[in-house]
Amino acid sequence: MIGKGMALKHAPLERLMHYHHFLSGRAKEGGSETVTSTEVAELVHMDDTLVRKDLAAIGVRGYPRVGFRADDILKAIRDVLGFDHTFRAIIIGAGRLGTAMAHYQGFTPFGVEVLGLFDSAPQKTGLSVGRFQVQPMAGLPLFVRNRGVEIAILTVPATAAQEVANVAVSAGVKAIWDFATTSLKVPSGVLVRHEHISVGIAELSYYLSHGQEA
Amino acid sequence: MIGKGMALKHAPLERLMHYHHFLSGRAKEGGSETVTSTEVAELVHMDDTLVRKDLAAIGVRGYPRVGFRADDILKAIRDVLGFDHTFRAIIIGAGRLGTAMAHYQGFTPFGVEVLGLFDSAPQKTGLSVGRFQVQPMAGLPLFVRNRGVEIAILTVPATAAQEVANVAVSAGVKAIWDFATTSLKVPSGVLVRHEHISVGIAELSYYLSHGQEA
DNA sequence: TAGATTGTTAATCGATTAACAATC
DNA sequence: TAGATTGTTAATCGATTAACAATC
Repeated sequence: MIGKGMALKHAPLERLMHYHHFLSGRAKEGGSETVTSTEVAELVHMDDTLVRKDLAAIGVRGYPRVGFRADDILKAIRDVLGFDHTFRAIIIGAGRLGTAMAHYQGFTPFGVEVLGLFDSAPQKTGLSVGRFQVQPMAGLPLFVRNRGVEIAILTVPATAAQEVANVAVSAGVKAIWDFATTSLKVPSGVLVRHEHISVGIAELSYYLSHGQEA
Repeated sequence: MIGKGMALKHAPLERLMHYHHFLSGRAKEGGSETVTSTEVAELVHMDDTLVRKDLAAIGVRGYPRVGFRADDILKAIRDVLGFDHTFRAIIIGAGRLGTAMAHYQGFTPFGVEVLGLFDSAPQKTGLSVGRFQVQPMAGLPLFVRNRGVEIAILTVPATAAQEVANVAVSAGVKAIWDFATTSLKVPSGVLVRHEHISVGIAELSYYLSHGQEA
């Protein structure tokens, strides 16, 4: 059972997302309303006991001889991960990646709502990017406070990342999603999630160097 | 010691990248030529024994009372991960994300060289994107074979991902770096690395829902 | 009921940490 | 030499898997 302060680690969290992805796909296709742990396990290439453990951990109960209701699983995952809350976000950095993010439609199903796009370059202020107009950094603190922004998505160059993060944090942002290749220093209580593209490169490169015979 | 078929798991690989990142940063700043395992450990918030284990595993030897030569570590990591080979890649999907990728400068230090950009939309053929001209999918198989392309970077919509992956694989690509939210089916022997943005969202959302008191 | 599947306890496995001898 | 740091063996910890009783 998940208590308030309970810490779901990265790996189980990733598994839950995996279950969620497959089950919501299945639901769309009008599959059966119940699944067994074995079915889920096969879907995601895992042991069925681990599936049951994960589901037990988030409070889903199954029915012997029947399995689990797919809806129960989806609901429990959405509850635990907070997808039915709405969290407000801003994107900082209106470069190519920031622009791609500003157009991305995939946040809303997970309850993340992007409210604004900021950039430090004066010549970008006012430009239209998707449904946003680029705002200057000077307006950020007020915007964050007034709109209750909790997440800053950083798509700035590595050299600017720390400075921008500082501004965002002192404005009251609670989590930073960093796409730059740096390590940010933030006060405790602020989450930094690093999207380290270089780890992806490393994995590909390592596999191509050694892994192919495996 | 790392043998030919040795399988470095995801976690150690991520740690090696972490060491690499810090040590190459340190080198640029003209820091000391040696580091102790304790220093590295502090840098990346880990136990010093684990650092020594990781380094031993990739064949780096240290000097009692002195530490490790930073260069030795960097070289060993680059060797093991294959950064000094050159792997040829193409980007498939010239949308906003593909465009951002096409402009990205960060691949070369890790030995990944992007050679071309492809898109299935006829009206995009010939467009200039950074140093590339968008090529039609029809030309992909020949291009992959002639240029020895090993990596396909997929920045296409989820609905197109499987089909595009099939084309790339049958053309001879050995690894797929997938930025779409799907699960690809590929023949064994082909690596798929998924860059699942939704796991990032999940982590942020989970933390904002529960984690803050921790 | 018999049988399939859950839920849970016990066993295993692997990864991390602690302890300490070897080394320079 | 004394002392700092490596390298490695042993202990611990946590996560995964196996076994099986409980349930419908």
